[in-house]
Amino acid sequence: MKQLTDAMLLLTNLNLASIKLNKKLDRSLGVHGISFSEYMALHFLAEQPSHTMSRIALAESLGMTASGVTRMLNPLEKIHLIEKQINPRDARVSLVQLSETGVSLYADASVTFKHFSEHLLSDLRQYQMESVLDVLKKL
Amino acid sequence: MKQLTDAMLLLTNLNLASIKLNKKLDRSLGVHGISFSEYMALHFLAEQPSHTMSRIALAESLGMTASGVTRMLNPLEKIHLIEKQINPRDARVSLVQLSETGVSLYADASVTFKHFSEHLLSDLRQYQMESVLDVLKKL
DNA sequence: GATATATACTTGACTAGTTAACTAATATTG
DNA sequence: CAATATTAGTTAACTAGTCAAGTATATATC
Repeated sequence: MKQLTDAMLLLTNLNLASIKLNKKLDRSLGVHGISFSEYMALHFLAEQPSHTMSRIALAESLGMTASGVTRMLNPLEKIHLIEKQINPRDARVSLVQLSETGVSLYADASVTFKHFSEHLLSDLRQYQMESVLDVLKKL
Repeated sequence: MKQLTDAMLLLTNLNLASIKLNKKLDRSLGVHGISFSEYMALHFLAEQPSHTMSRIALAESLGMTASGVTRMLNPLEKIHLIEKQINPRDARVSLVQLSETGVSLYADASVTFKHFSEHLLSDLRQYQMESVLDVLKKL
């Protein structure tokens, strides 16, 4: 099995690309004091009308375990990007809410992320974009 | 910045896809006793005519640091999938060679990986495959 | 309504990686 | 050819996550 099939090649290249991308994004977002995965957490919170999610829902969105989310959020709470809220309907859930500081840092970081991604993918055709998004959904 | 541009969306989706893919591949290759990143290391070694690389070259191929490679290879050496070779031309380099056991385990794991990837990407058009590979190279 | 089961976390122990500091060997340069 | 700089690799200390076990609350069942 010296040469990989196209499908195998796609997955190995995707893996390598993602490793490198993550490092670049961590460096790029570093000026805002957050990592890329922290940015993603802020993003999913910002998407909600209430800027609020349960930890379980956030874990699901991020593709991580509840445990990982607990550990990731602790420092974000310490620097006041998020706040803990109780759920009056269910005392088990600990709601996470983006703070005002969090909203504003997310906006700033998003500008950086926008420039980064547009610079990286500047010469991409619309149909390529669609192909890729399509394929990524299968994984 | 509530909605992301296409380029931002592509990168965030790529990140999430890669997280999930890695977990699935780790589970899938687990029956051979290796993780996906260990599989990738075996793959780059198997690609060489001599089945041999320096640790630095392997690190570069894997998108990891030399330190990460040192740590990854220790257990692989303990279970005799790889062997240390000296480089007579340069005593600094510690060559890594796929053992016979390593070659055979790599072949077995490749069958699993092939089935996995073809199952996942079965209904993919050739042009989509090409688009994706093209985009991944930019990252 | 008591009991059993399921859900939403949190924590301890672990794994896979990183960075920074170090050693040893090679290559360059005055 | 001695001094300096570069390269290959390892290691200690750290970070970001995992899994398994535990706690507290909520839901379902008898």
